[in-house]
Amino acid sequence: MDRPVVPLGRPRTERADAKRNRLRLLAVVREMLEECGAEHVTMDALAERAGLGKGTVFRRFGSRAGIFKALLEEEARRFQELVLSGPPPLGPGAGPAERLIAYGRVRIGFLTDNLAVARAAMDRDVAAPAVEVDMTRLHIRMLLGQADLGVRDVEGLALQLSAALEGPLLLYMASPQALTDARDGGAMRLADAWQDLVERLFRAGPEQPPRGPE
Amino acid sequence: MDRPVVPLGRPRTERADAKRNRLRLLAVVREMLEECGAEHVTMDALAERAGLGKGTVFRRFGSRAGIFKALLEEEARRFQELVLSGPPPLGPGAGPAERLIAYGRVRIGFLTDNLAVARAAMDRDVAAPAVEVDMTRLHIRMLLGQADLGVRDVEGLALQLSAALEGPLLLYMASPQALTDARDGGAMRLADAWQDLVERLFRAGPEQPPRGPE
DNA sequence: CAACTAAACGGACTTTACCCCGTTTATATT
DNA sequence: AATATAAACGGGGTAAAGTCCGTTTAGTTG
Repeated sequence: MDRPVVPLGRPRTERADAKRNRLRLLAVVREMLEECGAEHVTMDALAERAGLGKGTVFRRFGSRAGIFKALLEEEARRFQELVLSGPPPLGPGAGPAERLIAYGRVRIGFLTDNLAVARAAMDRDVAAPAVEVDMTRLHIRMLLGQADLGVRDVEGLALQLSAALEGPLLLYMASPQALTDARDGGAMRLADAWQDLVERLFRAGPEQPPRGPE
Repeated sequence: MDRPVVPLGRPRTERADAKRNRLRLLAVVREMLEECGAEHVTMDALAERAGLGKGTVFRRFGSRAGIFKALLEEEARRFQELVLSGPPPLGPGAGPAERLIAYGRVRIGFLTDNLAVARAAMDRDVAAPAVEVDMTRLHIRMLLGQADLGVRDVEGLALQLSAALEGPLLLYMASPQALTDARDGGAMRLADAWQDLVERLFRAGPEQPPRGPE
């Protein structure tokens, strides 16, 4: 009678065939991604090429966007490991300011490197960034806690900062030309702007930096 | 021989029937928008209810998102008039700082008021914000020019500021819960954050505020 | 007013994401 | 090993966006 206490939620163990098919689908989608672009990956073709039914594909990933989200999350797991236990300045060992700057820099690099996949992951499901923003917010909050700035509302400040990082990044992903300087065609230096923001925040000391929510 | 010098671009004059149908479609879509939500407006239903063919709908607006974009632009025209010649602090008459703050506040209000339509306008065409961002950037640049801060790179600063305004706003529209405080469920005060940013910029004086692109 | 032309129109057709549900299968239990 | 069952599977079906191209029509010119 050692039933799990929690009856809700999906089954804890993934069936062997389900796992095999999930990995197979991810592998095939990566193949197709290289051959043609993300926009030419259709679910029919994916299913056929993986030797599976369409129904299986959707049961696994819920939607077309879901597949690309899964692809992205695989990468994101690696990123998160680096953040939590990799070498400084991204990982532990550096000061909070350096780690904040490094976090933004690497996250921006990560998403711009995977621009096509990230865009496909948003398709028809613009709510996608929610979970990623939350990851960013939690990490920022942790670092702010360590920094011990004299800020009353750490939670609120973390939210502000994550919006300042993820917002322009989302805008850039949505339409890179929107953040392109008309004069020289150079893309805005998101990472530099982020670094500057963090440095000013830490320089300012215990007054009131980016205002927290009321 | 008074041919227009520019042979490119679409014909300058809209045919009478085309105009009639365009207005009719916009009216019908507004109706349907109230009855059911934006997500239940289908192009087939729209065409039928307007007594027109589907081809006509797409010829006019290019895509489903295009219709909602047109709807939004109609409102945006009114907004722009207020900006250019309305009463202060949004319109001329107030100082650059007040006008910048007012601009952000009203733009945020405008988009959150029309959240459903704005989301529909992004569907399948996340590049939508590009044109709006450009409007924001130009206006900010104009006000910065008047302010005569001691900034070397006004163009770059304007780009940074428009990203700081439009980025988080886009993020909020994409997934409001991403910018929601987990403790009290209150949405982040975008407008307050914007006001704070502008005030700090003007307080800082002629040193180096939000860094411009290299 | 008649001929002409470029634009607008209509609606069948195609494509593709996503749903449904009868069938199969992995896994736990005895 | 036999049984039970919850999960996974398959692929035909549906809905809705977007395309194509033959037909109609507004506006222009002589």
